[in-house]
Amino acid sequence: MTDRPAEDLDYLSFVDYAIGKAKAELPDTDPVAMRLGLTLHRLAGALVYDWESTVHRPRGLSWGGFRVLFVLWLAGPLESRHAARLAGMSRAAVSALVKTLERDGLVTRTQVPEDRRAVRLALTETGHTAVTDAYQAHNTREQAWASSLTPSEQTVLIGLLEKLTTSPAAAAAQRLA
Amino acid sequence: MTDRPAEDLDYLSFVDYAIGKAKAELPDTDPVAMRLGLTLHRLAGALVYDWESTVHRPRGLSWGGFRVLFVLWLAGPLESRHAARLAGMSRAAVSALVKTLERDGLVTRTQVPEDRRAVRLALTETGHTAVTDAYQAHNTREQAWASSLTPSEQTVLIGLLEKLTTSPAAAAAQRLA
DNA sequence: TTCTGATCGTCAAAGGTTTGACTATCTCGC
DNA sequence: GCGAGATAGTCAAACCTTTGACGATCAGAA
Repeated sequence: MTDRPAEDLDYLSFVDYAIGKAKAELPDTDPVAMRLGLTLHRLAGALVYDWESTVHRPRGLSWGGFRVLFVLWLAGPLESRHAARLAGMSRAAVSALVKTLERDGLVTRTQVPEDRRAVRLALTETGHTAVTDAYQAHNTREQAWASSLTPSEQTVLIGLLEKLTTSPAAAAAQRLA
Repeated sequence: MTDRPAEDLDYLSFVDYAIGKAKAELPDTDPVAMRLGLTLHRLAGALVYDWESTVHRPRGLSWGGFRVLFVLWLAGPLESRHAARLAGMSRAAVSALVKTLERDGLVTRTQVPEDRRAVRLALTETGHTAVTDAYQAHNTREQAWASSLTPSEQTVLIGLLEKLTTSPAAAAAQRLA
C-alpha cells in the first residue's frame, strides 16, 4: 500500500482513515465508539454552522443570543439562572448576552420581589417577533436536514439519541452543574 | 392545565415542553425536525463537555488544541491548510493553536520546499506521547457513552448519522468552505 | 435574633473562534 | 518571460464562553 493518501483526505473520508490508523497505533481502541463520537460531533458542528450562518447571523443574532431568546420564548419569563440551565450555558454567559439583547430592545430585566438577588428576564414585543421569525427559518433548516431520512428513520434516530442523552454516561457528565 | 411549570423544567424535560409550546405559537413548526435538532445539539454539547472537562483540560490541552494534535497524529505531517480542513476549523484558528502547541514542544513547523508559502506541521515525540495518552482516555469515554446502546443500536445510529452527514442539506452547508 | 453557609447576578481575566485584510508566493494563459 | 488572479499563513478586531472572585441577599440552625 502507498501509505500516503493522507494529504488528499477530506473531512468525510478522514473518519475511515483515522479509525484504521488509530487501531494500528492503539490496539485497545474501540473503533465503533470512535466512529460514533467522530460522526456525531462532526454532524452537530455542521448543523450549528448551518443554523448560525444562514439563519441567525443574517438577522443580527449570535448563536448564544438566539438560544437565550429561544428559551425565554418557550418557557415564559424566567429568572436568569433558569434561563442559563435551559439554554445549557453558564450564568455569566447569560448575563453577558442579555446585556446586548437588552440594549437591542429584545429582552427586559426586572427585579424579582420575592428574591432581591434574582432578575426576571422577559421578551419584549420586538423580541417575540424576532425569535418567532428566526425560529421559523431555523425550523425550515431543521426540516431540510431531517428530510434526508424517512419518517421511521427519524423516529429511530431520535429514540437512539434520547437513549444516549439519558444514559449513565450522560448523567456522569453533569454539564455546568 | 396549570400553564406554569416552566420554572421547574430541566434541560431534559425542556425539549418536550418546548415542542408543545412552539407548535402552539407557530403551527407550521415541524415537531419531529425540532426534536431531532434539539436532541442532537444537546447530546453533542454534553459529549464535548465531557471530553474536554474529564480528559483534555486536566492534561493541559484545549479542545481545539487536541483536535489539531489528533489530525496530525492520524494523518501524518500535514500542511496547515490540510490540518484545518480535517479538524473542521479555519486556517486562522490552526495558526493560533499551533503557536501554543509549538511553544509547549508538541508540534514542529517547517517550511515546505516545494511551496514557500506553506508550512508543514508535525508532531514531536512529546506531542505523539501526549496525543496517544489523551486519545486513549478520550476513547474510554466514548466507549462509556456507546455502551448504553446495544451493538446493533450502535450500528443503526452510526448509519443514520452518516446518512445525514452525506445528505443534500449537509452538502449545502459548506462548512468553512 | 444572629450567625453560618449557600445562592444570585455580575465582573474581570483568559482563552478560543471567526471574519477580513494583508503580504508573500504560486499558477496559468498569453 | 510576465502579469492577473488565486492561494498560504498570519495578524488584528470582534465576539463568545468559561472560570473564579466578589458583594448582596437569602435560609436555616442555634
